[in-house]
Amino acid sequence: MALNFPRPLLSVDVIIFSILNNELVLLLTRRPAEAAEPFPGQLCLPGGFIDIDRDEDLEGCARRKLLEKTGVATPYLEQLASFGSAARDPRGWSATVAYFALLALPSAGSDGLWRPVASLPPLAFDHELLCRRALERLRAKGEYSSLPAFLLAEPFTLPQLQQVYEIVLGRPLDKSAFRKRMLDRDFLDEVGLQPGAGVRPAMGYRIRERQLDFFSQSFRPRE
Amino acid sequence: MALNFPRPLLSVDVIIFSILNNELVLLLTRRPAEAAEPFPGQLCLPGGFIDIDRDEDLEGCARRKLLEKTGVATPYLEQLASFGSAARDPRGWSATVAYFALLALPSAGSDGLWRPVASLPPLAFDHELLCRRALERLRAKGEYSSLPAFLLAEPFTLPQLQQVYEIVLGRPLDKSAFRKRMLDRDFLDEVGLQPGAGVRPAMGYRIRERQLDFFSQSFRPRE
DNA sequence: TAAATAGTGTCTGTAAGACAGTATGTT
DNA sequence: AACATACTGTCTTACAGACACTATTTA
Repeated sequence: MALNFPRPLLSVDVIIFSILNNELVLLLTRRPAEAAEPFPGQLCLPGGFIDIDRDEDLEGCARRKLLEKTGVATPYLEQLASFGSAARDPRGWSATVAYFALLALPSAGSDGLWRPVASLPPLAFDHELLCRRALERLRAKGEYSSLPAFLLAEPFTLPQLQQVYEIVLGRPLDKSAFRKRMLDRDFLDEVGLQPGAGVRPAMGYRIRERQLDFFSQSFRPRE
Repeated sequence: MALNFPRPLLSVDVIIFSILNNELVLLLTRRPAEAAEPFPGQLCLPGGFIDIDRDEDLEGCARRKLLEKTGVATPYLEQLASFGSAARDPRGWSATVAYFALLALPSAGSDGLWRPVASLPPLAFDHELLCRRALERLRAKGEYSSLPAFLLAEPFTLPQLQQVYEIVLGRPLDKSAFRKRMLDRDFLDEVGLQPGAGVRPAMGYRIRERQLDFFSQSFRPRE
């Protein structure tokens, strides 16, 4: 089969979540202002075309864009889904592989354009859809995994972690149930009491092996 | 930004699962035999490059390939993940968007190359990896959703459904717990007793709205 | 000692697994 | 009547939610 048929455009976009001022936020950038570009000057997700010389693979490309935008090299990174159609880019048939990342903001919010997911502005291309899907996935996984822990800098305390869960899930959780759940799964390592901003110091924890943990299930597989 | 930079190849591949002779099987095809092709004559997944003139979007492309190979127009179809790297295709940087489909074999197994997932032959490209990932996803979702029901022709009985679950999950399930689980979720519609191959007829069911249902969870969201 | 936050204990409800039992068809 | 298979009931266990309680720090 000959390979000289037209090829779609292929890009990678990254939805980068973090917590800022007790809100779930994500990082946006701005499209170039030239009128020749689609959606000139509009807000969009960080991303861009695959560079077949620099990028080893899809995840490498996502990791590169993440590093360029945030300086963070090893956050939690997961492939979300791909979106491709004849219509999504005025320049022609195009597909994008969307990744989402979770990281803890160093503090001063870095220099990026962090926007609360609760009030996203209009975005270029189908990026609003990508954000929606990423948010759905994050929330879904928050229901039954330790994923939201990756939004926190280590070490963190259980009250802090619960707050992050409540921000992600959008509802209050019972303290006792939450603590039992987290500690029973045995995916956290104690690293000593944290002086704490509050009144009483709380135990600090790190994620063991920095791995994702899943909680209870359905057809409860017997040991 | 100019668009005259080299573009990766973009294809769609489909992992099509079904049940045949009480085994989980998937559909394979054969690579063209010409020596100019990569992996000539080897088994692989059905799929191919996006046709930017015929394919509206990624899912449309997957649906087209599925229809071409199986004649089935509306099975369960879900995007699995994308796989792309400089190395996976000798012809250059290439990416594929993998979908997986579940369907009931009409009966005589159609004419395709259906192979049990338990003993897959070597496949072209990274298609063995794709199959493994699809199988993982199917099994994972089988643990907490009604997904395996899409492997059965409607109407089906609960004993039949349980058997499919046991094939997918690879372990026996308790009959009483299984029935309670399925019926309590209320995603099945009774459609009358099925004469049944067995001794006693069993109630037949259809999937209500042909929708995917998820079972119990973790942070049990209160009503 | 009061206030605030960290952390625990106890009760209850839900649902799954185990498993024995009953129901209804065919031969 | 014997059988095979469909279906149900009961007991136990695990665990989440509710909520009240205790513990430990600072001011």
